[in-house]
Amino acid sequence: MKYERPPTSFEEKVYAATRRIPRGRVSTYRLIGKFIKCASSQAVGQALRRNPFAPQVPCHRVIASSLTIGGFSGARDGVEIKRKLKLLDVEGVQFIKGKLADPNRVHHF
DNA sequence: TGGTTGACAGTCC
DNA sequence: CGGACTGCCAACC
Repeated sequence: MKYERPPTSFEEKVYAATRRIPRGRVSTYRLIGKFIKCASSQAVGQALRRNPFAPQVPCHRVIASSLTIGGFSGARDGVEIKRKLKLLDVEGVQFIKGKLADPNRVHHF
């Protein structure tokens, strides 16, 4: 269990950007990073990894730039990945063979 | 203060 | 298409 800490200003930016993703669409770590002027999408991922606010921050709508689900190393059995695919499917976002079916669904800030 | 880690990304082969 | 390599930035120890 990680130590909980107050969100840093950087993390707040990430969460704010993630919250802007409309329902039924997805975004990438890269776009979020670009939106908050951060060249490291990895840092963005780390911020989302903490995700102190559960569904308030739709982290399941954030995918890799290659339009794949991404690493998600937090999912040892891939359960988390499946959950996100399910959530996205409910929102109308479909994946085929692990890739985003319709690239047009990517939300641009 | 300094080195390692990580929900990533672009390039090269 | 995919694996290896490098760059990137913030959090962690």
